[in-house]
Amino acid sequence: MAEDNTIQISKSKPAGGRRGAARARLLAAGAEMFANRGLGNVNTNTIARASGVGVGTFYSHFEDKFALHRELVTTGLSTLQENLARASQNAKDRPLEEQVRATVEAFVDFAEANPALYKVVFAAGDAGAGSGRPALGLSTRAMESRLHALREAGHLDPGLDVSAAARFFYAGQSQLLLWWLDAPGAPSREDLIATLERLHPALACRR
Amino acid sequence: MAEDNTIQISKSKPAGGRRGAARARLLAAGAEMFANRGLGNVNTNTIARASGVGVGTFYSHFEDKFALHRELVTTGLSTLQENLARASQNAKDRPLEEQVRATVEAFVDFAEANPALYKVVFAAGDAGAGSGRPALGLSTRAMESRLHALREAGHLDPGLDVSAAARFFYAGQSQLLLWWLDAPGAPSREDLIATLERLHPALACRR
Amino acid sequence: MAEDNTIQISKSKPAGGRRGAARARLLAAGAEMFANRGLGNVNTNTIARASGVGVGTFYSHFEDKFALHRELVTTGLSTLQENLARASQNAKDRPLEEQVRATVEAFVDFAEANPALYKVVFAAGDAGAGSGRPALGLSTRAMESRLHALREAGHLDPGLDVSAAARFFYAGQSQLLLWWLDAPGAPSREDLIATLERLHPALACRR
Amino acid sequence: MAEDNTIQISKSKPAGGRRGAARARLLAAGAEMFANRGLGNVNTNTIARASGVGVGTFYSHFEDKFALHRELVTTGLSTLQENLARASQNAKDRPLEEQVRATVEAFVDFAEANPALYKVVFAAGDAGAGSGRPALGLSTRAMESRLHALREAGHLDPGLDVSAAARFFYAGQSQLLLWWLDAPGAPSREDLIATLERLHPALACRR
DNA sequence: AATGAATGAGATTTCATTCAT
DNA sequence: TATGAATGAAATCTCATTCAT
Repeated sequence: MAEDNTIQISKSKPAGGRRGAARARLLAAGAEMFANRGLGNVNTNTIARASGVGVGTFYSHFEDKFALHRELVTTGLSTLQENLARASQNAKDRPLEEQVRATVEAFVDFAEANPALYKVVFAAGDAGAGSGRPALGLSTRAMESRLHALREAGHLDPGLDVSAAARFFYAGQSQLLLWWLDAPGAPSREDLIATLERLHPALACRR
Repeated sequence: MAEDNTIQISKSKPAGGRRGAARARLLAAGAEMFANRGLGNVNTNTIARASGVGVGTFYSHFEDKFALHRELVTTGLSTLQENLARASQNAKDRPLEEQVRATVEAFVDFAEANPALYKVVFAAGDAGAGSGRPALGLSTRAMESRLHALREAGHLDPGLDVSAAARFFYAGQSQLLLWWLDAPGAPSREDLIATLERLHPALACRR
Repeated sequence: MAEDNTIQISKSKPAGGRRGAARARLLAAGAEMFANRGLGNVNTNTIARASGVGVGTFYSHFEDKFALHRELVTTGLSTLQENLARASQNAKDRPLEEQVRATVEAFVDFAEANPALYKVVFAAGDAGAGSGRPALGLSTRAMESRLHALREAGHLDPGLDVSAAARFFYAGQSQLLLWWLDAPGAPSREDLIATLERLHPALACRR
Repeated sequence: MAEDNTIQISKSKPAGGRRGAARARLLAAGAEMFANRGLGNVNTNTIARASGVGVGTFYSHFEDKFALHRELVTTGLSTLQENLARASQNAKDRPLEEQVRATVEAFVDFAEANPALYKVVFAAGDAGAGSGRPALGLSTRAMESRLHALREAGHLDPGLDVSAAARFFYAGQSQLLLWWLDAPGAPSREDLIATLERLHPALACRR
């Protein structure tokens, strides 16, 4: 079901010799450290040391730690977005339940395939509401249009605000997985997916 | 509907003379600044100045900025928790739909009554997944037991994992409100509440 | 042998009502804290609290912590000086050995009678060589003149520099006692006195 | 008589390129300032500026000013200890008087060769009697065993406590030199040495 | 007179960033 | 190009001292 989920953190520069390797190591170390300690508790020198390169090398690859962080988030987000789109596309002729399940599974796959990157992407970070840096997030576009289509077809409860429902679901899903990744006695993957599927707005019962 | 929602940030020490006033000003300024800029982009000097007190005064009230932040989160969380409990209690003899609506309304009321404090409480902060500070959060206890009760009564879809569903809903609801508080063209309060109500796990349709 | 050795830290103001009591408490607490932590690791607020008075009260009695410290050192030193003079005077008609023993005993008595004050007086403190505050110390005047008298009488080794010998003895004696006050398995008081007596310059053998 | 007395403050890291140089400058400036003003009246910024390096550089070499101070004391003490041991060794076949003179000379040589370091080592510092930092000091081990040997041979006054006598002498000697280094009209080096020699416990007359 | 909250100057310490090697 | 020592701006924090109550 889950296709190949190995995530290449950076797709842009497909690794030259040493230079590419250093960059990859920086991204990997950064993901690990941001995931464990949070953006504010990690510093460039530490990332460099953990990557086995000099501080100067860090700066030859990234403008600062925020650039590295942004790269991780952007890459993670677009990979995830693509995975969701692909899953959706593959299931587009199957019944609604299965379409929903396919995207939920793609989401869970992504989180399991690279937990560190997942945490970096979804730990809301220090970007307080208006910290300048615009909080990147999963686009709700695709889901909104799906819900709109259902509404047109009369299959969606008219009391639902499409935009709010989409945001609600993505937020709930991503935070739930954040908990799940670290929770020891958490539900099984199967139960988790079943729960998310049932709570998906597209399957909310009409009233 | 919404009872008195004025939130006293600190209930513990109900403001003695000057000392209590200074503390209250620090908490208020802290809430405002953390909400707007995030924990990592605020410093003690700035909070002190914004509160109209000296730096030293800051430190005579709080160990450091994290202590002030923690106090805000703790207070906010427990106030919210109480409000939810009260709403639940008041509605306990009405139909399920109305019970759900009551708690959702209490939640929204809280967010509207003091948006800054709300943002501080629910902006995930810099506490990377495992940064020591254990990502305080709303207790899902109450909601889980409500769902359990419904399950016993055969009114809950058996495919739902109670614990996951509760977390999912609280996460979705709190993040959605975070967006809603700042979004210009967002749905009306009524639509927002209607949507959250319909997506509440207790009302998920049985299948 | 040892007469009454209770030391009144401050002789100047013989305690009025509350005011005198507060002053006495400040001096006592200061002695204790300076002795245990050193001048640089004690602050006025702490002394005040330990004395059971307000910070403001501290400043109504002493200009700053150095003034309190100075008062302790001055008082301790002059009390000691007097004790030595009295012991010397009382023994002035006895043989040299007994005269020496009498002053050594007076010295040890002083240290034992109020160890905290003793430590404050003789812990060289933070007054690095040229820290402004002139390192107060025991006057060697009396001892120097005694040694001079011995020399005149031909009873002192001519190779001894009187001034250096006096300083040497007082330094050795005071530091040795500092160690002795805290050393668990240290020599008995008797052995200590016997040793100091034998090492006194006045009894150095002529060569 | 005095061999080469140039003291390298730090023997451990014999100065790599820039890094070693900065470290050496910090140690030298630190010694000078601690000697003149005392540990409590010197701050890291000042040491850095006096060394011609940035504040940050200070902290990249030493944890704090106490670490720099500790390094000075430790190095000074062990250098002195070695000098004393060497002097003792070289004189071991000569008469007792000459052995004593040799170690006294080594001690004085050390003080004269680097007065600043000497003052740092022997200025009792701010370490109040029990301030945690265990007041490093010259080991009396060597001297105690020499005195023990003399006692076995019946050449030492049995009334002397060996341990007390050793401490007494080192304390007296070191404090006397502290005074001598700065005293303008002090005795000549020769007289000083002669005096210390005569007051050495090993030469105390038997009674 | 006594109190202790408030103050802010100054010391400590961190860390992003530069730049000589 | 890679390195890591050096840097200093900026943040944290302490504590002697003041002053309204």
